[in-house]
Amino acid sequence: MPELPEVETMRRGVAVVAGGRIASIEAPRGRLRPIAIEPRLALLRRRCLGRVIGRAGRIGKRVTLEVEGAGLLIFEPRMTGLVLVADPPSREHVRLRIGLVKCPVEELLYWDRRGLGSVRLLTADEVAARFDAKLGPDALAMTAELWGERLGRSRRAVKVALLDQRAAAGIGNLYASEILHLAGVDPRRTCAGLSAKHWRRIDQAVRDVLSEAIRLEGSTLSDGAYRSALNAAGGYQNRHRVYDRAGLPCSTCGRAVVRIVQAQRSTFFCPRCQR
DNA sequence: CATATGTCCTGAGAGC
DNA sequence: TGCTCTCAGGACATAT
Repeated sequence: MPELPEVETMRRGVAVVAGGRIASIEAPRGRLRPIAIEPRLALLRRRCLGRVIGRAGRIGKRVTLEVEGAGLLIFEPRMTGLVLVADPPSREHVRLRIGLVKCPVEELLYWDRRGLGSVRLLTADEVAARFDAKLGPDALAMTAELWGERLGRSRRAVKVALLDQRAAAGIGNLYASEILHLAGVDPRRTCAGLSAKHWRRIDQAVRDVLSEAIRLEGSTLSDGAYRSALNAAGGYQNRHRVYDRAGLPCSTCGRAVVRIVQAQRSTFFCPRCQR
């Protein structure tokens, strides 16, 4: 489940392709349902072949690569997607191969086990229409005041609201639980019931949790789905305070971590430390 | 407008 | 052992 830290780690790893030239694009076909690729392969090739790759960026939970003169190539991993410049975890789940020349790596791969992700080449106008207008500020660029402005009147549970990419971009199910534990806020509380002091704690926890997770190159869960662009496991899973730890002792107080379901997603929290 | 729910997909793991 | 079933959750479409 690549969230901001995992996507940022992939972005950093894939940045080595900057300056390289696109020599080929292939979408291997097999027994799996094809992922969304836009525009269709023939047109994607026509626009990209021979083009030089520019800087690697990130829009929320998406990795972006400038393709000079063509637009922005956007990798959206959703649940199990990976942007790789190394051998993939399996051959059959490679969804797109981009051959490169004049580049430290020969190939850039998009790998996706479940195939819910996508690869799109968009113009600047399309990017503005699809993302700039619809996503909130990057989670790392938020402030306590912005949290209050954007969510302070919402009647949703704060954990559910943190997942709303229109409020702030980059937080997913795993880090929402981690952030609220560090902030000491009960995930079931409604946003409208939180004070400025709560938003300050949440705001600080967002930066603390996400920056530490980036430093440790993300979380690789027991399914092993997430890997960095170099196909390395992350390290933050060893630091999880509550996520996937139901029944285990809270690292702060020792009481058992509880799992509940909110908006059809798992939430983990400590009933003693989070109020 | 805000909020809630259903859908897509594959593979791991549980239960029998 | 091998089958069936449930579950994981990102973003988006549709419903309330």
